[in-house]
Amino acid sequence: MNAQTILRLPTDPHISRARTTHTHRDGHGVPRNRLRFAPHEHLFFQGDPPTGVFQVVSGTVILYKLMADGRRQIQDFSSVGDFLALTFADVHNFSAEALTDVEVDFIVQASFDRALQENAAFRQGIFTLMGDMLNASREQALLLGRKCAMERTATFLLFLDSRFVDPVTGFVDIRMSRCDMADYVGLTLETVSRMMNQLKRQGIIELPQSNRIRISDRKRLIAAAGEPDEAEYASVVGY
Amino acid sequence: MNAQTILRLPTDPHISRARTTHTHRDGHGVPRNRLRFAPHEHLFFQGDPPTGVFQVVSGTVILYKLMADGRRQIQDFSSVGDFLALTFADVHNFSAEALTDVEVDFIVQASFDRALQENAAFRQGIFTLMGDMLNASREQALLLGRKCAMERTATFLLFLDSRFVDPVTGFVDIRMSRCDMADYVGLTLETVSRMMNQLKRQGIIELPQSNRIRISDRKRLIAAAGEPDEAEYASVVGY
DNA sequence: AGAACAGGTTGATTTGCCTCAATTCTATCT
DNA sequence: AGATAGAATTGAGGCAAATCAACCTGTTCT
Repeated sequence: MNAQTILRLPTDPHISRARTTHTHRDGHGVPRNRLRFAPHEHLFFQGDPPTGVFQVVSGTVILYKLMADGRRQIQDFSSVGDFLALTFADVHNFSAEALTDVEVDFIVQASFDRALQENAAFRQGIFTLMGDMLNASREQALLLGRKCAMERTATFLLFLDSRFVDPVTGFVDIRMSRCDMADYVGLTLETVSRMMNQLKRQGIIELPQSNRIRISDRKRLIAAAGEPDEAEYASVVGY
Repeated sequence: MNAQTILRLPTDPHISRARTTHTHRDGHGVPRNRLRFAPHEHLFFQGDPPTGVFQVVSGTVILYKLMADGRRQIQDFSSVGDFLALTFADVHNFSAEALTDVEVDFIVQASFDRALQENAAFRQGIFTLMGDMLNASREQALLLGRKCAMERTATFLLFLDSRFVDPVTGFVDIRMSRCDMADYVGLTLETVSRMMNQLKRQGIIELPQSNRIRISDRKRLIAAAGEPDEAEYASVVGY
């Protein structure tokens, strides 16, 4: 990771500039506070004690861990519907930062715990979500542990496409820097840039601007990702 | 990964040689079948449809994913008390193989689901376990994405120590090959061997036999793992 | 318009880990 | 004890990705 990231220790005080827009109850009667965060604001930091749970309403949040010397590993991108901070530990062990403008609902821990006890459907949803997060994390471990630079990059582009593609144009607006991408796939930003431009030169993706891509040859991109074939890939990503 | 692993496709038939020793009910009245597996037998394969849940009674099980060309990423080691195959998907997306002699209790899916619905304490335990698995997987992602060979190896030895140390002798019997270790930390077996022997030469660990270690200088091992200090490390591993 | 800046791309060089190969160690079998 | 086999260690060389550095592009500010 990278010079521009300010090293932040768990004990630093921090002032959340989140703005509460309104308070309401969801379909299960659980009270929620709608909050807004601007890009680069933190929902919470590694080391903070958890006070409740967030559900993303719009925008995307990155979850990451930092090493003492500033190396960063991004662990997940949370977007609409995802829950954050589902922890039973006494401190958060990763940080959550708004990548874009973000709206989230905050549910205080006691309300969340009550809903989990009393509402079977809610509970089932949380279980499924935790299972999905675990799968995603283990898929990332395979990528980080055993894939080469091109495979990592291609896999990541398929991931972006599956989650953020505009269904009418087929384009993905990449709302993150090369550095963010690199910190997810465990490479440097230069290597990510090289791999993307190589895919462009090979006619596998279109890259009209640096943060806008479209997959023009999905089969070859899947092959470049190290997946045996499309059917197999679909089962991995789950679409 | 490595020549000696036989590539196994999800569709291959397989005969489980597991032996049922007896059937009983646990404290919650959930029916369980006690099964035994010998080293290298599989509890299930990636691609199999899940039929229930396993809880490890003794021994250790490795969870891993395989790529089409045989590259392997080990994702977790399950030992006493751990649950396996907690999935809501229609197929397993990793394989589970006995590393040692293993005893597990098998709980059919319907019984498990019922216990989850009806028993709050059981449910809480499962939630906590899923949270722990997610934390472990994300910690592994940091290791794989951002740590160098020595840091990975040192981190792994600390992990082994925290889970498998003999409290009286202080030794850890490593019940896996260098290849298994390498496939967990995303290196080759040769690199793992080099790093371990380097730690031995530096007097940080004792290595009287290739599969038996003791940490003789924990502070330096923690430093080699890239953790800022012991307190921080303890909070990461959770002891 | 020009300056300043941030992000992205591209090139040259270095390096850490992998690969391939040889040797040693340990356990098992006869 | 000697033979054999599997695993671990050690060494030499190669290569993929990191590092370091220059340049380009687009945007904001004056």
